[in-house]
Amino acid sequence: MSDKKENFFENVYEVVKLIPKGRVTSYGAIATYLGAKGSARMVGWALIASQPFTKIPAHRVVNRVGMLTGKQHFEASNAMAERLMQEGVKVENDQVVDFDKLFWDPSKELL
DNA sequence: AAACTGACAGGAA
DNA sequence: TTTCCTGCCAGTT
Repeated sequence: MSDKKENFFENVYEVVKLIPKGRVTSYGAIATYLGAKGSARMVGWALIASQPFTKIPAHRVVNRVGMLTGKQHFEASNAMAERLMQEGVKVENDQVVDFDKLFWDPSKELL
């Protein structure tokens, strides 16, 4: 990370921070929104770096299937699911229920 | 400096 | 329809 090029990361943080409570989104959606379609992995990487920055609700970001794949990188493995449930998002077996219903597309919702 | 890995996603078999 | 394989970009070893 260092400096420069953080632009992409900052963009990710900004979008993630804009995610409405009780709502979730996918890495690809953010990546695409940032114009980095296909680089969903980078979004995940950015979120890891966002861990220290608790200001970012990374728990609202899951993969395409709505699975909490990154819970392992959280403070606690269950912190992610716990927070989501706390916000009203039903999570079962590390998987978001009604993901398509809670899905928040920045390209459409945010616009 | 090169190669592998990684919180994913999408196309091909 | 399900499963496998490749692609993206950066960081780590």
